[in-house]
Amino acid sequence: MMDSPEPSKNNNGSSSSASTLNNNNNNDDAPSSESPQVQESPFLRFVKTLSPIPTKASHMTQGCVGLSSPPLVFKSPRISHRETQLTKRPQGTQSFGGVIPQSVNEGNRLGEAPGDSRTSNSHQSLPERFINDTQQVFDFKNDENTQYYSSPSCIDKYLVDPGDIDQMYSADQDVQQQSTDAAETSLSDQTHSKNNILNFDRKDGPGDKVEESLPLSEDFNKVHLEKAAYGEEPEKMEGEKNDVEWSSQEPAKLESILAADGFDKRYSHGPLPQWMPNPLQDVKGCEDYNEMVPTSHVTAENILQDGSEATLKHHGIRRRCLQFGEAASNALGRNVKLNAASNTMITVKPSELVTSLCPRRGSGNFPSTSPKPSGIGLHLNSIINAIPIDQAATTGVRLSDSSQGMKSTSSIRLQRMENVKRSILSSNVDGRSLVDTRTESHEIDDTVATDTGNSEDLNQPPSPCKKKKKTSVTADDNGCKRCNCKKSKCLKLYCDCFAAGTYCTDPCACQGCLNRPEYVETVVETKQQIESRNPIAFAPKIVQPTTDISSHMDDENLTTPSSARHKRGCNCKRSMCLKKYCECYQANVGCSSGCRCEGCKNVHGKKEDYVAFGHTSSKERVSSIVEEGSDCTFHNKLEMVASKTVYDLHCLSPITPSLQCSDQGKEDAKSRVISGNYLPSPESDVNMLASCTNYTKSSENLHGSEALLDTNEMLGNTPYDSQIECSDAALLQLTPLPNPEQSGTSSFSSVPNECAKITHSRLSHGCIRQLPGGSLRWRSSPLTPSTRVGEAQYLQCSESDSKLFDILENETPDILKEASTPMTSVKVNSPTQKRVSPPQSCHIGIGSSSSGGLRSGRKFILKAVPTFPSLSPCINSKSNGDEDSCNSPSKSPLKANECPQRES
DNA sequence: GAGTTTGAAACT
DNA sequence: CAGTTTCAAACTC
Repeated sequence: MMDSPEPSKNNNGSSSSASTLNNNNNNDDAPSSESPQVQESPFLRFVKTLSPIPTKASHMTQGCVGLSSPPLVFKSPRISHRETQLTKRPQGTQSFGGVIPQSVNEGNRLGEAPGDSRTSNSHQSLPERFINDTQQVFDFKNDENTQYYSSPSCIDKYLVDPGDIDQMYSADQDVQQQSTDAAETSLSDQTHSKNNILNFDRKDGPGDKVEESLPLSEDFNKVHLEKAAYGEEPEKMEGEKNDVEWSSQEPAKLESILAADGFDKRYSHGPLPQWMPNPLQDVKGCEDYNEMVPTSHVTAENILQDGSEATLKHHGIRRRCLQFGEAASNALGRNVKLNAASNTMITVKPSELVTSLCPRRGSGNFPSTSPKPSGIGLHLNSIINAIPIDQAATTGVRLSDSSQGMKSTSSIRLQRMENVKRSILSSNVDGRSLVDTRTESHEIDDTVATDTGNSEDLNQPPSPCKKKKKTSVTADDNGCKRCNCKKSKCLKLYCDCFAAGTYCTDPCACQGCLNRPEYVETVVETKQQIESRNPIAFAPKIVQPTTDISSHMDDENLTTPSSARHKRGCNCKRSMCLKKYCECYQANVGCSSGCRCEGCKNVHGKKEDYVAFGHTSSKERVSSIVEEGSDCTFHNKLEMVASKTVYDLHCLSPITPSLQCSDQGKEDAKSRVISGNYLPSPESDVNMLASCTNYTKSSENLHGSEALLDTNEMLGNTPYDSQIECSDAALLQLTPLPNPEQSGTSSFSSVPNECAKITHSRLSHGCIRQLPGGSLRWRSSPLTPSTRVGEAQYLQCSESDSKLFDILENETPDILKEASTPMTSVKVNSPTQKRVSPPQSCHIGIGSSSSGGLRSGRKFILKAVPTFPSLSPCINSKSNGDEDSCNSPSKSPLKANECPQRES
């Protein structure tokens, strides 16, 4: 309910944003000089928006405004990494004024979009979005921002997506520019897609796919969401354009969803919705966004308009939602709302989006974005379904192909999309939804019917799984899985469907299945029981600590699960992680230190390599990314930023590293992780909140102790961003900061100041970054919000690079992720951790949290440099270069420590 | 399709 | 926390 109004607001905001957009457009045009980097335009827009927007952004905005000039600041709110991403680039560009070449994207966008207004709007919307988001974030920070962040999946997705999306957009734009036709088509596609989507939603709403799976715990919510998602999906199904668009859209959708979810759930207030709209407007830049948003809105609207349809749409999603418990929970609240009111536009949940996306992908036609497992937070199930790397690549191709005009672009987009999706979807998407959609079409109907009433109502409780015994294979052609449970009644994690938070569908060959909408209560209870035992049980198993996707999207794109990791890690002894027995392998992710596998030969990445290699690679990536600039996904950016920051820090001062060092209790990390995971997990939003609160607590603890991030899992598994955010939010809340918001604002406010202190900020950033884990902690711990901000500041201040700035925004999450990933060893972090008042707020600024922490009076633990010195390969991975130049041994040591630790 | 292998989940 | 059992998927034939 809350959301529904908000969305409208958002829409309204969009209008306002439109004005901003105009400005942005202008800005964009100017900066557009650098077509290659689309970002600038957005950035400029963003900046412009900021300046004007301030009013909007309550706390944050102000800070932002102040920052506006220092665009990045807002990033601090990471919240919207996506936003930030979108905004970031623009901001970065703006902040730097014409400096940033990122404008390329802008230029592309601006110039490209025949409907410049639209595109520009969309872009502009980004800034606005950003502002809004930031505002929202800040607003909610106190309460829900944390949550917002908390929802790891959402966050991650959001974060990831944005970057990717941005990139994609940029790429798309570029392509478009290259070929006006393509651009036109794209635009038209977008518009069409939007329209189509809307139409589809209305039309297809239920689509065949819908049925597939219902969210377990969140059944209702999920259902609703799913419905919405399905509505979208069908669209794709309907037309190739749609497909293409989808590819583009999906990311946007995902983002929107994520945003919606995160925002909705957390905020439910409306900021998100705004976001959504903005993105929609921005569509061009992010076609997906536009589409996504519109779609989401549409779906909601449609729903509103057509209750039945809406329901149907909602149904569509059902299957996914593992985490989605979160989504589900969120959805539940929201969905319920929808059901009740059917009003909430918001209802579209990220999970849904994801699901929808996935399904699309999964659905043959929508290869566009195959949800690759890589996605953070994905359940293995989803992952499994997720397209194999190879497939992913192919999918990208398909998409490109399918997307006629967009071809090359589309392919790129797709890839990026996929990457994003991975990250995003990972949590939510189940391959299933995609896969099953077709087969499940009929199921969908059933579910839809049920959904309409209520998820539960589903009058047609699908007969307990139709035993379509599809051989052993769990996955359908589409890649959707079906379970074949015989004894578990599909109420245990043995059941992929259940584990994924989805209902069993017809394709399932399960026996005595109780994982049906009919048995919602049972399902929910069971879920709760399981969660009581293991809160993370339904959390995505795969997390992307750092998805480099963006930067090297083309290269690795989906294929390389590089960053993604399995939370728990595998325990393979005979399969050598070369068979699907291995969850890591199954998810197309490399093994990490968290794995206890023996003789790991995981083609996606050996555990051993992971530790040593990953970091280095990340550095390299960073460098490359930096060079690449616009394209860098924010993960990459983050990495880069982190690496750079680290380097800078090292160079500038080894200071921060100590921060990282703070070994927050693993517990903290866990809690965080959990929060992230959990939050995302299927459980209700409440849970999310609770988790957030818990996290906050943990964060508090962290403050005290600066709990260390859990090394492996935290890093790899948990969606750092979300975690971090959560923690941050928590921190904010927990922290002395008068108000989280304040903290946020303060952070921002501080940010500007910090900007002045650029060097400091850098240092701090560097410190933060240095600590891959530490950085995370930073954020997670006290700094989180501020860190982001700080990062943004840093960027701004550093001016060094708008890119950096963007990256930073992106980074924060990435950093966190990275840090987290490697972090396992992080704990190791220098024993010499000392509590140090956070470096200047500025530094901390990086970690707004720090600033916040400072404000809060928190103490940051500084690790003794000595500890860092160890340059285990791990070290290299992340901080190498920086360290090298600078002494940042601290980092390296951490890494070194990290690496070993985990495995042990 | 049946049977075996495998590793996660669940249980003790 | 470790060990064992249960379970279902993955795999082989």
